[in-house]
Amino acid sequence: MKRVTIHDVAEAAGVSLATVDRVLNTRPGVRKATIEKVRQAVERLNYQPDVFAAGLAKKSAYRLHFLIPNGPNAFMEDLTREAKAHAQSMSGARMQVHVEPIDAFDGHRVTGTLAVLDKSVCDGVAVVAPAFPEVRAAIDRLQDRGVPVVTLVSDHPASARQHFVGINNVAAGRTAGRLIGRFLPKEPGKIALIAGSLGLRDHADRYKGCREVIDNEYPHLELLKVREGRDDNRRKEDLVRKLLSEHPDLTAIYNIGAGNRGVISAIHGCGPASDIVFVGHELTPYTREALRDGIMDAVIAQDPGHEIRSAIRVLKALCDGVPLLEDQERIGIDVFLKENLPE
Amino acid sequence: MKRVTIHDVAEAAGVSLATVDRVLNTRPGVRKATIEKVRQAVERLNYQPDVFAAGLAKKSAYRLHFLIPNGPNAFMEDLTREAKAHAQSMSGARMQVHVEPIDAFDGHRVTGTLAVLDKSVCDGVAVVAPAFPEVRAAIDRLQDRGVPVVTLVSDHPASARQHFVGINNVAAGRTAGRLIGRFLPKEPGKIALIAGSLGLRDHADRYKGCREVIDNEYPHLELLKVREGRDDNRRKEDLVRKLLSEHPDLTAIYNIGAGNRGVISAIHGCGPASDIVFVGHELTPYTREALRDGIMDAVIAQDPGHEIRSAIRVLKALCDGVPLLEDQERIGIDVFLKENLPE
DNA sequence: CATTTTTTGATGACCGTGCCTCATTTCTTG
DNA sequence: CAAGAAATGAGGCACGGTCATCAAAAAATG
Repeated sequence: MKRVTIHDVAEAAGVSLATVDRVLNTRPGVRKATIEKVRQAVERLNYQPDVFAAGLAKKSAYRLHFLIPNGPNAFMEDLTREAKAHAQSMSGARMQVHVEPIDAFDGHRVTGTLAVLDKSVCDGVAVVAPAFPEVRAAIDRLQDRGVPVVTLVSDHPASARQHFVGINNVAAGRTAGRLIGRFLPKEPGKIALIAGSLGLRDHADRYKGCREVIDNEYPHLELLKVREGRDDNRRKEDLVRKLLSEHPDLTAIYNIGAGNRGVISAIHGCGPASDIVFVGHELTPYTREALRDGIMDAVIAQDPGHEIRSAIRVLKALCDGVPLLEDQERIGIDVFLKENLPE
Repeated sequence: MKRVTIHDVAEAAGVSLATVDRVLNTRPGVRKATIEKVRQAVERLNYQPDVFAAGLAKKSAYRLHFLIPNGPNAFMEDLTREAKAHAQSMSGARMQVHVEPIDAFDGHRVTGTLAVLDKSVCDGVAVVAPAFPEVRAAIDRLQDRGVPVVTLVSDHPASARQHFVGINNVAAGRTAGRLIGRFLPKEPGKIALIAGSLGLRDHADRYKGCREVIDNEYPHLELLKVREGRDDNRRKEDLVRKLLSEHPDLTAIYNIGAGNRGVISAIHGCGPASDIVFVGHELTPYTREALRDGIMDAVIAQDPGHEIRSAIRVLKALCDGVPLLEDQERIGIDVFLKENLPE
């Protein structure tokens, strides 16, 4: 089975190589009728451009920048590690992936980082977007300068970003609500909610989803008002300690954001055989261990590796101007129990 | 930042291009000392071969064969569709993926299909391996002929296959057991188990996992003896109808294999507001709808797209003789509730 | 030291496409 | 119909490897 090349297409269409090239690369100076002839020949022969030859011929590389929060957050560390790993492995495929740590709590700093990016130094940007309005504006300006931007993990729906790589956090919250509702007995009970900050869009979304399910389908359960712990392990630990002593009849805890470590130690502290249902987010060494030990009952997660790969594919597609396969790029909401932990 | 080429390596190592080529492609006729010099230069410059140039230069394509059961099984149809889709999209990357439907219940036919494959027509095989001993033997012979084989979805651990692409079915069964145990109230209850056939390794594994969890952690629940329904929708429907009338106190159903459609219609038939917890496998239009409608409570699934892509990557790595990244190739056990359905 | 064998160097022909230039043909338009 | 514009053809170079061949140099051998 021989490979179909542009030569074959040219012959089949009865035109020259140059014309086929013009059509395939949408260069100007070809009559509509000729374009059609070539298109049909391509169709007829089922011509598939050879990615290797094409990649070799165009000297340009895709220069992608990934801006990911630093800070002591196991999930972000995973994300960073995955990004760096792919930077290595994709370098043979003409992909230059730069990973830049950002301070997610300093909007101006992030804005500054985005502001210096430019078509001359970078062909695409993926950013874990902090929820500041100035960041939105910086994304918009970057887009205006012709650099495609995708948001990663945390979205900025109102911005001009081309795409969001991440999960539907409302659905994730609903999933948490469902699990808690089903795991608890059909009796009155109190559920504690702990977030980093409801100012963060993803936390707010998860809260909303969880509330929907519990209120509508498990009305015997009471949602305590959300405590905000800034995703800091110590603060969260204190918070949970206080909650546990204030509400001896607490039946479930939903940790909406990061900082599971704090929650885990608080529960550890309160005795071994706790009946409390504890659901949180993201698979980290700590949440894995907590699942194994029975301290956590379920973890809702998103796969950082998938997200990085998806972001790279999407940015590449945006650079090439080809349409992307929406449903290959959908990131799943993973549910982990003790039993289905990977590895 | 310029690309490091073999020219640079040659210069840095103080040898000629030809020698670098000999070393990189492990061709004979190079002294050990020289090999070492080149290796170090590669290391020092962090040379990454350009996959595009390499792909273009070697005319050979990877010819892969995927043998997937036909028959009215929504999951296998998905798997086939994914394989065909990738056959299309990868053809520009010098991948020729042939998808051949097989009759999973006819061991001899499958054996015959494997027997005609050969290094001259195919560089790698992925097969959804039916559990017949003659199939195992055929896999071994194919391996002997130098064609790497991976098993897909359903494994043959005793065979010479190089790799298994699929989930750990014991863990999947444990996950099912856990979900059922947690979803049911802490009262005595009966759980019906329906399999295609316990002769199928994956079904037996799932059964084992489920039984472990229920027996050890939910001793108040009684597992009824497994009914085998050959993964046929009608038979399964009859089975479930009979079970429901024989055991009015049935509290849960675990469908270990395919044929969820039959189980669903049986439950539909028995009235709308059933309290029965129903857990099954694989995400199909039918199980999706059943989850939405509240007929199913959870679906345990594996992503056919991931599995196909993983199989392709693994076979390619085997052809190239490069080591594979074990943990990128691990297939997750997905848990779906109504709330976290994709799309 | 001469001879054979092993290693290394030099070179060139691809692989299929991108991209550019220059000449030639065809179409428009006054 | 002539002149100018638009469309097309012809061809070549580059990309970074793979693979093969032949000659030259170095090492091993007697």
